[in-house]
Amino acid sequence: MSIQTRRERERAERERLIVTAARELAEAEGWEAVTTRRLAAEIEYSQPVLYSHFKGKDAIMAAVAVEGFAEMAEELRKARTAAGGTRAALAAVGEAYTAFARRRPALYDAMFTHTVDLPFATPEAPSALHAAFGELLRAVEPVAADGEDPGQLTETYWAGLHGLTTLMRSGRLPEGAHDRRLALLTAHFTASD
Amino acid sequence: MSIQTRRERERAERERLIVTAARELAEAEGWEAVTTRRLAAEIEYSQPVLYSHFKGKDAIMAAVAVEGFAEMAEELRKARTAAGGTRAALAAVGEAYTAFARRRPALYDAMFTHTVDLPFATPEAPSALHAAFGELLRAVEPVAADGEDPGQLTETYWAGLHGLTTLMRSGRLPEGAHDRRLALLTAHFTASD
DNA sequence: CCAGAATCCTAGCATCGCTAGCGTTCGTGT
DNA sequence: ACACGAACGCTAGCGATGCTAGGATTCTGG
Repeated sequence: MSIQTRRERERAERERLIVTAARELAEAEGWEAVTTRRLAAEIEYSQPVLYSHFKGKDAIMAAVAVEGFAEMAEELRKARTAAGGTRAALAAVGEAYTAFARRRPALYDAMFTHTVDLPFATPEAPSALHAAFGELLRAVEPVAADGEDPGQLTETYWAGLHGLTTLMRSGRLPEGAHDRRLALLTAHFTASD
Repeated sequence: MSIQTRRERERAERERLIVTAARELAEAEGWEAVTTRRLAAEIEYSQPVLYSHFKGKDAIMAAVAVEGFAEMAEELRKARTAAGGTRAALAAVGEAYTAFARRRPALYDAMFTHTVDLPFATPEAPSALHAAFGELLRAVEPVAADGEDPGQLTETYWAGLHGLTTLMRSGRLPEGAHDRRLALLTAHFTASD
């Protein structure tokens, strides 16, 4: 039994090694540099080993994405609880969201643009994902007007944040005015009440 | 001289053939089906011909994207001018934008997610691109509050629309409540003043 | 100590975007 | 009218991708 557990532990460690290496490589050189050959070399195993842990490259990206959701949830929570007042909290969360996306672009891509292997708007979604959305929800909820569904309002605000980050990252929006645009978005979600 | 012009005309026709074939293939089977081999077979020429017209696959996608901008601008214009009142106009434009994205997903991807070959927020950007943004601008401008930069406000509203479409398209947002979310977004941009 | 199972690697497949180099066809000048 | 030169478009191939089949090697259990 002990041997069995040791093997399982080693397997789990190697799986973490894969995910960590994939993430570090992606953050250092972008996801286009994360090839199965390169990743295999990085963990000092051969390519097929990757496929004994994950169904394919997408599944590896999904694992990295889950890590990202957990970290984002944590950062959003800190920003929200550190702020006084509901408007300040929403602004702080929006700021934290876009800051996360700009600081960890590869992680953000894995979470929100690339992979689709993960279930999202269902109970089967990873708990880290629910946690991240929950932080947004808690910041948006207090500013929802009567008759507005807080969940839908959160989704809409989230879409605004997501649009700002992706359009800016792809060069569609100039970087300079980002803070102004973010302030406009937040203002228009707190103005109604 | 006549011979020269005939050749140029034929070249231009073949270039349009390439762009049209690429677009149709993408709209029918998605951009992942648009390989250079497949596209070459479709236009009944060999692969290298593509590279005598375009620098690479990205440039072909960029050409398709420009077509898309022109059509989107037209649809936004129709929606805006057909609506009475400023709030109705903004709602109509938002509706038209997301409807376009849902009806022509491959085109939308070429315009807003895939290619980066095109200049965007500069005067060098294709005129069709300015036209499309201009339609959004004309719809947003009237609802801008004092002290709000209309251009930045338009960019922010645009980001909201873009976020809604991409998150929905990738399965991150449930399709069902799309209309509600769109209504929320528009409402929060018309509520002020 | 040996049979059987688990594990991991070498080698390869099909496909991708893209390019070098060669024939062939066409327009031009004598 | 004819040979020459220059475009033109094709065949063939390169390097790299994600992924997999098959065998060699190691380890486990009787």
